[in-house]
Order: sequence, then structure tokens, then C-alpha cells
Amino acid sequence: MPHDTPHVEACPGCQTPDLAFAQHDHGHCSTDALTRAEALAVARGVRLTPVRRRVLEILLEEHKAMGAYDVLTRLAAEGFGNQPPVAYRALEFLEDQGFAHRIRRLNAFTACMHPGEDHAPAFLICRVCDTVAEAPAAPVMAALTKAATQSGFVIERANIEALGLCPACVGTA
Amino acid sequence: MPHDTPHVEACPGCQTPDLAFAQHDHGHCSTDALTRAEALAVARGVRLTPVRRRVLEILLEEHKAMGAYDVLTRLAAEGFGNQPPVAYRALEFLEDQGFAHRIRRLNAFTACMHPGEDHAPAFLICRVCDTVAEAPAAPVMAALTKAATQSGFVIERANIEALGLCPACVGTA
DNA sequence: GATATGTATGTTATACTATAACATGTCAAG
DNA sequence: CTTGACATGTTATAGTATAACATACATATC
Repeated sequence: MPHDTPHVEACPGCQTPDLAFAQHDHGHCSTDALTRAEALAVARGVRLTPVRRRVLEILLEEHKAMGAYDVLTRLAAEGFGNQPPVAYRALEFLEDQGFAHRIRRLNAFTACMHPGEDHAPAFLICRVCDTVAEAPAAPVMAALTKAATQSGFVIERANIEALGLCPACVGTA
Repeated sequence: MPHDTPHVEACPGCQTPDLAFAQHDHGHCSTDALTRAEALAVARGVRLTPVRRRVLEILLEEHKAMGAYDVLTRLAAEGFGNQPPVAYRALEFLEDQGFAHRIRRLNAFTACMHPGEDHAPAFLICRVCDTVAEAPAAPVMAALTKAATQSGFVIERANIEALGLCPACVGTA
């Protein structure tokens, strides 16, 4: 088991929430997330095929929310399919496996920085610089689950997305 | 001030979260929400014009999430404009004023049942019967705000949407 | 190795969602 | 009565997503 240490404890850029917007060694985050995804795919018996893997790499490289058509453009330039379903299918796979997240507010997708860890992602979207941060949302999810349970509703998936101002843009505004 | 009593305390269908999915006197909810919206519009100096008002009525009547084009179809049938911007503008106004909510997961809109009350809406979407309930989410929002604040992020708006099974569909499945 | 089966991808076409841009109308203040 | 702000009408187009079917590729089984 090559991943005894959770990513959040090993990655300086992810260690604390307040660093989520700060500069950090993203190369480390990327390779780590990819390695984890590969291991998880094997463990689950699903196939991280070339297209799927490449899409994940692209999302990791860009390190920002990308539209399906942005991803598709990159894929096409590299000789993969150039029709929308190619991108959407790969993105759907990645989302199903928890390797990427869909940000509905932006009609966009972003790589998950903590694949394999059971986490409820909450996204903080800066309306000025468009930066997206994945915030730790276990308490948020807990509160949501509680509210749902009181109604007898069983949650399977949740989207938690906040729009506002990131630290940098709060300062300049 | 004609609205000393919060809607939630007066509406049997909204009083408790677990009734959100239950049958209730929706006619009451509708007229009440509309009355409140009218009063709020006056108080704020914004105009609840015929189109805007009609869109809100439609959302209240249907009592479910509607796509912009669904709304547009109804508007067109009633002699209002029949071009997309007509519907989108009215819906945007209603959302800005807190009279309606946008559910991004569904690309749809729904009337707010508690206009004027400062509430953070969370939506519980049943993937079987497509019913959408607006759950009380103050604790959820509090947790989200806390997480954001730790990053120095300032939240202006948030979407909290959960997909799963409503009480009725949990039973049959 | 041939073949069957499930899964993944290629491809065409189209459906659905949303907004830009500009013209026209309406209302209320000065 | 005209000016300015806001609302609506209208045309056109941009952007997002999926249905449906054909083909290829993997693995398991005979």
C-alpha cells in the first residue's frame, strides 16, 4: 500500500485551507493525484485508458476549472477524438471515480486533488479572477446530511459551490 | 408591516423539514409567497412587472423546477414575449430578488417558498421522481462560511444541491 | 486460436441552454 | 415635455450536452 500518508498531510499546498489559494508545488500535487488515481483504478477494476488518463493529466496540468470543450480542444490537438462525446465520456468517468469534480456553476470540470479520500468537495469560486479552490467540506456535508435525514431524504451526491471573492481579490477590491 | 409572522410558521406544508415532500395546501404557499414578493418589491423599489410577476406565478403554480424554456413556452402561450431573453431576464430578476432559485444541477428554476426571509437554500433533488425540496440550510451555510473564512474567502452566493432519493422513492426502491 | 461478451471509442447528428447586441418602449423625475 | 433609467422586443448566435448507432478492443471461455 503505497499511500499510507494522506495527500493532505504531505502536500504543502493543500495542508491547510488558507493555503488553497496560495502558490505551492503544484507539480507534486499533480503527480501524486495521478499516481493515486492509477492505483485506485486498478484496485477498483476500472480502466484508466489513454483518453481518460490524458484528460486527468490535462486537468491536473491546468490546475483550474476547464470546460468540456476546452478539454476536447486539447485532446484533438493530441490526436485523440475531436467530438464532444469523447471529452464528456472521459470527464464523466473521472467524476464517477472521484478523480475529478464537476462545477455546475461554471459548466466546468477540475481535477480532484485528493482522490480516494472520502471527501465532500466544496468549491470556492472567485468571481474576479475565476480561481477555484476546493475547500474541505466535511462539516458542511455533515450539516447537509443532517438536514436531509430529517426529511427522510437520502443523499447520494452533492454539489456545494460558493461564489465570492478570493483572498487576493478581496484585498484589491 | 403585513408580514410579522414568518411564512414557515404559518404554512403547514413548510413548517417542518419532513413535510417538505408531503402533500400540503400549496395554494396557500403560492398566494402567500406571491404576496410577500409583491410587498418586498415595493419595499425595495424594484418593479414586479407583468412578465416578472407572471413568471413567479407560473413557478409557484407548477411547484417544481422548470427550465427556462418551459417557462418561456407558457409565457408565449399567454401573449408575452416568446424569445429566450424574455424568460431569462425575468428569471434572473426573480433570483436576484430572492423570489426564485436557480438549480444548476437541473438547469432549472423554482419559486422560493420563503421570500424575504434570509435563508440559505439547499435543494434535495430526487433522481427518481425529480421532485425538488428546498431544505432549511442555515447550519449548512454556517459550516460553509466557516470553511471559506479560514481561507480568507468571502462568500457572496452559494449553491447547495443534493441528489438522492426522496422519502417516497426510498420506500419503493 | 476462435469466438463470444462486455466495455470503450469513433462518428454523425441534433437537442438543449444561455447570452450578446441593438432597437423600441415605458415610466417617473426634473 | 424631455431626459434618463430601466424594461422589453427581437435577431442572431454562442455555448453546453447527449442520443444513437457503428466500430474497435479487451478479456474470458470454449
